[in-house]
Amino acid sequence: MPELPEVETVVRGLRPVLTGKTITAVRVGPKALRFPWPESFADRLTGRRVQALSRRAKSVVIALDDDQVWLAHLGMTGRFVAEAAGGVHQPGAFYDASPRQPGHDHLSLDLSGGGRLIYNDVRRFGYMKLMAAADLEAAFATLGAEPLDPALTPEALYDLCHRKTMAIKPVIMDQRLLVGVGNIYASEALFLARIDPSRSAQSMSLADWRVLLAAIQQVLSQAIAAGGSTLRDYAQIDGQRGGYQAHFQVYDRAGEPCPHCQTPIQKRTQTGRSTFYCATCQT
DNA sequence: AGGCCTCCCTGCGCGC
DNA sequence: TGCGCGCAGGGAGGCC
Repeated sequence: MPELPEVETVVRGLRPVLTGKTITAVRVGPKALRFPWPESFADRLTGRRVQALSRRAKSVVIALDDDQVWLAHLGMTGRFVAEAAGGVHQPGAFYDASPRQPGHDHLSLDLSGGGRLIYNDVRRFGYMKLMAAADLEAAFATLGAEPLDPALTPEALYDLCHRKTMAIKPVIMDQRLLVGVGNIYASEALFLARIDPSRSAQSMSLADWRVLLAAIQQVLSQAIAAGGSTLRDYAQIDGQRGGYQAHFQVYDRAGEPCPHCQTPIQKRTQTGRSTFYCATCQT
């Protein structure tokens, strides 16, 4: 599920819950996530104080007080659920407000002050890593640019991509080139930029990249401001769900009229993922 | 090497 | 109603 805006929303929500807290107890469930749990995961977290939280690509990065870094990737269905002392749900932090299924809780942390943090993941495509802070750079070495980094230029993306025959949509979802853009925001950004998702990356001029990067940045920024997108069960919510799904122009809107020209939105498959677009507006 | 496909896992909605 | 199929926001590995 979570793309950059959702992970950013999670990090911002977790920050006040975790920062400065000591992890007093850790319970790890019997099932592995995408990868086996890190060696001695519970022991290595227990007693640690959380110093800071940040995001890199679609990963949550949690810095601990012993120069270890806990890295959490939420996969498709991973979610953190925070409970304040007394079991009251801590609102406002999470992109997926559908009722959590406790049978899919895989990790529970007790925090100083009486709070609790739970990791829940139905499909178990998420994963956790625990490493020395010094190894973080190497762990992220294959990741591409952060789309909201002010230092990122259209020229850099043009240079990386202007020989690629692959279609532009899978290119902007390739985390080795540009991070954080997933299936929803790729379709939305290409619609905003009026670029056909099937165009080859090598057909993109520098001017096209200027338009597309600006569109990606606009879509991601607005989605962060809305608290991300919440797709499932968002009718029965606690009022803290993400709100960007209401702004989707094309995603999951096949057959509905294009907001610009009224032509029905098309759906097609690219590299195994659904793409939504307007065949009239996007060229 | 680049690019595409399959698979990991569970749940849900749809059509028959 | 019940069942089987396809599909779901990610990404690694393998194949051509």
